[in-house]
Amino acid sequence: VPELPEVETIRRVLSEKLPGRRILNLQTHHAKPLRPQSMAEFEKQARGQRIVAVERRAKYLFLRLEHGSLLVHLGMTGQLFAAPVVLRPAAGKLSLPDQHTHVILFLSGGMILYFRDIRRFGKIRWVTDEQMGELLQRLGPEPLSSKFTVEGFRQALTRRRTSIKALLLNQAVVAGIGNIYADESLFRAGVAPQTRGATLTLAQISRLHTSIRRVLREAIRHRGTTLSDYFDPESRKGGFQARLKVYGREGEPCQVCRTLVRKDVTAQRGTHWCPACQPGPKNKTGPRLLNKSRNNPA
DNA sequence: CTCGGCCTGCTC
DNA sequence: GAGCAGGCCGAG
Repeated sequence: VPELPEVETIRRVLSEKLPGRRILNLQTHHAKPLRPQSMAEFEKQARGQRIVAVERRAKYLFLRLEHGSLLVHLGMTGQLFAAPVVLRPAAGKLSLPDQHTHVILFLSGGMILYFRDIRRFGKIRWVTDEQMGELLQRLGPEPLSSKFTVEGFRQALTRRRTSIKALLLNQAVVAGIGNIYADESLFRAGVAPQTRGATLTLAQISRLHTSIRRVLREAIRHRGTTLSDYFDPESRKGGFQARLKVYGREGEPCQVCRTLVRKDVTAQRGTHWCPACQPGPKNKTGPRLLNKSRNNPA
């Protein structure tokens, strides 16, 4: 589920609620999300510690503790819910905990934090600062930071034979983009998803760089995209789904040129795009324009 | 680099 | 019942 905008939304909510609270007690109900750490080790390391800050890098969340951090990755269906003890059974429509709630943290000040993950692709475990550093080191630049430059992006794409879609999903190229925002960025930049990295022009790379940043910022402003499973820690939905231009819109007319939005598979992922607005190697035809906003489908 | 696997639940 | 889903990792 959650890509950078959703994880950032979660971070912002949690950073209002968690810092300063102590993990008074905790329960682990399923071993898989903790692996390779054991349930006992996780509980031992986290119990009694105070939460200092909540940070994000790419799609990873960190609850920084006095010693080390709780590393959280939400995978496809992971969720974090924070609820006051009194309201416990009424955290949204869910009655928590349920059979998909794998970790529960009982915090000081009468708050409970739940980690829930239906498909169990997500992770939560305690890491040292050193382990955290190693993990983060393998990630490419944060797209919304000044470390993400057109020049650096260009260098990461040259000589690459794979599709730009695969490269955008590669967290070492740029960190935090997932399937939704890859498709939306490519549409807004007017670049076909199948285009090989090495064949992109500087103009295309530059447009993509801008589109990525614009889309992510706009999605954060709208608190992320809720297609089905994504809710923030207060059980609120995101609002960006209404602003998606191609993702999930296969068969609908393109909002720019009325060509039907197509869905196929690129980089082993469902890929949504407008063949007219995103001319590629196979279709050199440009978009059939309704108005004159050629360079700016967004 | 591409593919299958990891999981459950929902839609066709 | 098959196929698909917002992610990632390891095998070949």
